[in-house]
Amino acid sequence: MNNKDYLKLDNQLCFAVYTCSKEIIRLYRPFLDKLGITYTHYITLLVLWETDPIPFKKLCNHLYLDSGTMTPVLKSMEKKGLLTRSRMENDERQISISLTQLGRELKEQAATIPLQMLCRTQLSPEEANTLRDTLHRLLKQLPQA
Amino acid sequence: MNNKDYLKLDNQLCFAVYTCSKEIIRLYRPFLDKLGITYTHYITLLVLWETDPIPFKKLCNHLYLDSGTMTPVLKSMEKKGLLTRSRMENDERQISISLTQLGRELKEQAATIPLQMLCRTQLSPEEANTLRDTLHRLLKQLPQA
DNA sequence: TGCAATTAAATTGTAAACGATTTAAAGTTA
DNA sequence: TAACTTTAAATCGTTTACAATTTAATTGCA
Repeated sequence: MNNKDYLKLDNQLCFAVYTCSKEIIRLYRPFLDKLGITYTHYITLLVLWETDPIPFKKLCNHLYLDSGTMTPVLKSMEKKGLLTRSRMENDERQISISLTQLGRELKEQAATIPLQMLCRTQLSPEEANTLRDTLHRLLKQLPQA
Repeated sequence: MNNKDYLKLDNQLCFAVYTCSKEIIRLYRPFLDKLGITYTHYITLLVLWETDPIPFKKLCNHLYLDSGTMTPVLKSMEKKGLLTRSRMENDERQISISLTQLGRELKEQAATIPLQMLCRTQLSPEEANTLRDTLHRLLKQLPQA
């Protein structure tokens, strides 16, 4: 690559990732609107559908989001009746997040979303898996600090 | 893939893209802090360093950002003295964006960022290019609506 | 035990990000 | 030419996102 091309927008890996992220999340909207939730709510529920209850900090780590982001998100989800937040008995600093019945029931309605979204990416399941694995590998090898 | 695995967080392509995007942008911070700009300012400058002046709408299209996002971004960059915004003579609805001398000069200071960032991804140039091209292809084939 | 250090979540301030609406200019047509 | 439509950017409201700080609980240790 020519030296002067390094600053071209279309050569930036980050911009490609960043734009794909936003555009894919935009495609979730019609599906998530039906459930009355946002993408952030959705990924929060994905974690909780796997692990319920879960400590606040663990949830944040899974989602790569910090307390400044998650505290208001979880409060709004609590307000919607999707989950409850409670202090842990053995350590009053920690918060435990649990799904409500409503939060658990949403899982059924969400069950068809992943395949419909895969369809919208126009990728074969194999291509999607390969790309996802590449990104996971990249994520792992990024410097933490 | 087992049917019940579709809703697992780690199987979601979107979440992998979304998380990579945020983590890579976080790695830009030390570099951009030195220039006193944000990542959004940076990609705006990347476009302007290639095309100057440029119509507002064209800039938005390049960046996949809408007027609601870009109007305040460009106003803040104007305030910093990086660019100027002016109505077009032949069509008073349109805004033309031009770099200032300061905005042009930043390009030199930014010249080393892309290679330093590539280094931080721990990817070979070939791997990075392949991944970027895959994402561009995906972006192109996503439904517009 | 008592106090410093650490840890966890909340809070604060700033900057995106985007859908929906508004305002104003330009184009279209009856 | 006047009314309607379209287009462009700005504005508004809501939700993320994160760095930095604060508050409160716990842990370590002198």
